[in-house]
This record gives sequence, C-alpha cells and structure tokens, in this order.
Amino acid sequence: MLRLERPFFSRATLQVARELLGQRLVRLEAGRRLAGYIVETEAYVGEDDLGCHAKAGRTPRTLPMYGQPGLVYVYFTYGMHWMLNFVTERVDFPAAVLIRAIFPSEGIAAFARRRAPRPRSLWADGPAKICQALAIDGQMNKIDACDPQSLLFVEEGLKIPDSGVTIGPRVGLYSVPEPWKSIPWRFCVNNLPMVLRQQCTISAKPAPDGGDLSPSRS
DNA sequence: AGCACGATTAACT
DNA sequence: GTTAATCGTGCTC
Repeated sequence: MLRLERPFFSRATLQVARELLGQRLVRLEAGRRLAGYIVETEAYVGEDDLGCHAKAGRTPRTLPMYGQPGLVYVYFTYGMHWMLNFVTERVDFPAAVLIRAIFPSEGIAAFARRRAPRPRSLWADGPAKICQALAIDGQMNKIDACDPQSLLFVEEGLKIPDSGVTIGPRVGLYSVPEPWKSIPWRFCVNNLPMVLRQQCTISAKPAPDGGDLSPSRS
C-alpha cells in the first residue's frame, strides 16, 4: 500500500505514463476503497503538443497542468464526460498523463452500482467510464494526489515488463495536425497477469464475463 | 454574443 | 461503421 509520491510524477511525462501501467488507482469514498490497476495511459506534453489542451496556453481550464506534479487534472468534455489526468514534470511546464483504462480490483460492489448491468469488462475500459465508476468529477480538479489526505491517489502495484506493453498513437485526436496526431504517446498493457484475474474473479459476486482486458480501441 | 469543436460513450443500422 | 447526446471552452466578430 505504498502511495506514489511527488518524485514519481516529477519526471518526463512519457516515462510517467509508461510507469503508471500496473499501478493501482485508488479512490476513497465514504470510507470505502475503490481501486483498479491502470492498464492504459496517454501522455500530453507542453504547449507545443497540439493534441494537448495546453496548446491554448495558460487558461482557467489548463491552469492545473501548470501546477506542481502530482496534481489531479479533471476536465469536462462532449457535454457529458469527465476525464482524469495526473500532472507531471514541473511547475510552469504544462503536461499530464490521461488515465484511459483500469482493471477493477477493489470495491467491486461500488463499481457494479454505477456500471452494471454492463459486462464487467466494460466497467472501466475508457477514460469517462473510469470517472463514472469512481465518482470523479470537476470537484476533484486540482486536488493533490500526493497529499496524504487526498481521496484520490495512486499506489505501487505491479511491474509490467516491456514485453507486456503496447505503444501506439493517442486516441480521438481527429482534427489535430501531424505529427501530434500519430505520435506514439499511448501506453497499453497487453494482458493482465493470471494472478490478477483470479483475484478479481474471486472477489466478484456475479459471474464475470471473464474477457481479457486489453483496451478496446486500437 | 455567437460559433465550432471536443483526450467519449452508447445505441443503432 | 454511423450517429446523437450535450455543454464548457477558447476563439472570432
């Protein structure tokens, strides 16, 4: 249960995005722990990255990305969805890692309450689904994930070897110009270790659909 | 003040 | 594969 501290986030965004794979995202809600292993991330790096919100410079919306590493950046999009990011690098340099998918591991009942009756493999396999499942919205914007009091943070989880990671272009950047549209700043875990699946199956009440958790889009 | 668009999802043909 | 839902943000007039 070792919480990731500020030095973890105070590094190159690509490295943070890669190393967040396999770590545990934890949300405390009414004294309960909801958690899942991070299996997909994307890096958004600086004002020059035209796929990054910070291309607009310092605005009310992008301000959190200019803050200290370890801050949470939550934003609203498509009129209905929230997205979760962790700020990286250093103060005054706008960069963050988008959490795109997790594998639910604790607080399954709470996940189910918000995501059932969908198949379990669809509970948190998208950035907006994670926020729905973990009750994350704009109220969590700008909180510090490295504050011991924080209700949202990351814990040390599993080591994912390079052989278990697929790297590719970021998703959903339709009108972003090259090279930003295709630059391979997305990191995915290919498939979870068997240990994890068993653990997850046991803790689940209804029969899970057992499918593998590879991120859907590619 | 008005506009185009979005780091998506779910439902549909 | 296609499309509606739905509204904050940043930009232009």
